[in-house]
Amino acid sequence: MHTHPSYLSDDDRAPARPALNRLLSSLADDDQGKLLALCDTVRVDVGQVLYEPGQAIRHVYFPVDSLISLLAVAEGRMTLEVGSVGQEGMIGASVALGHELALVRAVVQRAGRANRIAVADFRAEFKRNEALQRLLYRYTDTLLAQAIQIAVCSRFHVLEARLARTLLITRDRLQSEKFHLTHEFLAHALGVRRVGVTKAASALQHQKLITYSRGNIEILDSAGLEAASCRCYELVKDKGAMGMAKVFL
Amino acid sequence: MHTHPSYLSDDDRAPARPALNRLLSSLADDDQGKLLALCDTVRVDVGQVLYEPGQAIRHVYFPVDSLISLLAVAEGRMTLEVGSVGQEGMIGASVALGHELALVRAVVQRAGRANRIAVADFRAEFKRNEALQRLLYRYTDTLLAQAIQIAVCSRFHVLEARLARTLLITRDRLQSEKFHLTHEFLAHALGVRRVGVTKAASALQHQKLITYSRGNIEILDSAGLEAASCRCYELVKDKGAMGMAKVFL
DNA sequence: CAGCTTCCGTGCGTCACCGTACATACACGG
DNA sequence: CCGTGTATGTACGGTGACGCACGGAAGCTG
Repeated sequence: MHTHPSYLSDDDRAPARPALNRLLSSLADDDQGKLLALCDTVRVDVGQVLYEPGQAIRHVYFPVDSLISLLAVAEGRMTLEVGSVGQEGMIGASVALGHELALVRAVVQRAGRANRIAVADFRAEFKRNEALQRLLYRYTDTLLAQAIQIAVCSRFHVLEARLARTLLITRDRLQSEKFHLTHEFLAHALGVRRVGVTKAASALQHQKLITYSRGNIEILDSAGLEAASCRCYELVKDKGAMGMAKVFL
Repeated sequence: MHTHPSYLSDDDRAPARPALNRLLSSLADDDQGKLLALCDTVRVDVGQVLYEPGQAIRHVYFPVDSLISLLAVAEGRMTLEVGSVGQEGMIGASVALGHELALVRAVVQRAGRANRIAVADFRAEFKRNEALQRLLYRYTDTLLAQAIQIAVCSRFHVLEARLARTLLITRDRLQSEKFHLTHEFLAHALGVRRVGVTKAASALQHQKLITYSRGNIEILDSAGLEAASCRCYELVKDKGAMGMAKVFL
C-alpha cells in the first residue's frame, strides 16, 4: 500500500506520484487499483461549481488537497452550507444508489486536486466492490451527522458564534491559521446577508480574535475564538473524526 | 428501561398476522426470515423516548404502524426535528457501523407497534447480509436528504409555513386528516416556543385551513394548507418517496 | 493615472421570534 | 362538584437578522 507522503505544499510542486484522497487510500490494494484505473486527477478552482441541485451528476469527486463546500439551496439566492468535504471525503456518493441528480450545490472553497470518476464507471465498480459499499455507507453517515449538527446550529445559535465555528473548522481542514474567504462567501455558507457577516467578523476583530482584509483571514487567538464559538465546533470536529476513524486505521 | 412484552392488540384491530415494517418486508424471503427470527414486536407509546443523544443504543427499531420523531438536541431544552420515521424506515442504523451512541433523540409521535432487534443480533446479521447493507445505506441517504431539507427550511422559512408543512407531512404519514398533536410537541419539533406555535396555528385556523382543540388537529382545507406551506413539503415528500421507491418495487 | 471591480463598512426602518408572565378553558378523577 | 393538570390564548418589551441603499477603500488593468 503506497500511502502518500504527508508533507504537502500547495501549488508549484507536482509530485510524480500524485497524492491520493484518503477514502481511496483506505481501500485495500486490489480494490484501490481497480478504482484508480478508472480515475483521473483534475484540478479544481475556487468558486467552481461541481454540482448544481436538480442537475445530473457526471463525475464522483474525491478531493486530494482541494476543499469542497456543500450548499443546500433554497429559493432565491439563499443558501446554507450543510457540510464540507476535504481529503477525508467524497461527493456524489448517492449516484451509486441510482440517484441521477444532485441535491445540493458543490462549490470549490479551496483550489487543488481531486480524483474523479465518471458516474457509469463508479456504479459498475460499486456493484462488485463490497469494501467500497461499506465505505460509502459509512461516509454518508458522517455527512448525516454533520448536516444534523449544522441544522441545529443555524437554528439556535447567533451569527457571531456560528461564524467563529466556521472559521475554526476551516482552519482545521486547511491546517493553517491564514486562509482566503470573503464575507460574501461566508454569507452564502451561513445563510445570512453579507452585511451580517461583516458585522460579526468586525466584532471578532475588535476582540482581537481574528484579523482580515480583502478576504485574507488570519486567526490570532485560537482559544479565544473557540470560546466565542458554539459547542457545535467540537461536536462536528469529533463526529467527523470519530465517524471515519476505523477506516483510516 | 421497562421493555414492553411482545403481545400487542390493546384496543382496536389486532390482525392475527402482524403487519410488517416495509423495510423488512422489502427483503427477500430468506434474508427476511433470518432477521425476523431475531425480532420481537413491541408496542411503543406516545412520548416514549427510544434514544437519547449520547446514550447507548440497545435496540434497532422498525416501526410498523407507529411513528417516530427524530429530534436533534441543542443545549437547554431546545430541540429540532430532523426527520421522522414510519413504516417505511428504521432507527438505529448507525450501530451497524460501530457507533454505539445515539446522536439524536427518538421519541414516539404516534403509538403503535414496532419490530425490534437487539444491537448485537443486528450487527451480526448486518455483517453477513449484503441486501441489508444496501438497504441501510439507501435509507441513510434518504434521511440525509430529509435532514438537509429541514435545515434549509428552518433557516429560511417563517414559522407559519413551517407549521403548515409539518402538518401536511404528518397527515401523509398517518393517512388521516385528523390526528393528535399538541402545540407543545410541535414547538419541540419546530424548535420554537410553544406560544409561537399557538400564534401560527391560530392564524391557520382563522384562514379556515385547520381546526384544533386540545391536541386534536383536523385539516380542513388541504389545498389551502399546501399554499400556506413552503415548497419543502413537496420536496421532502418526493425525496422520501423517490429515495426508497426502487426498494419497494 | 484613470477607471473598474472586488471587498468591506454603515445607517435606518422593519419584522419574526424570543423570554417571561399571566389568563382562560376544557378534561378527568375523587 | 371541586381541584388539579393539561392545553391554549394574550400581552409586552427586547433583539438578532432582514432589506435596501450608499459610501469608501483596496487591488487590477490598461
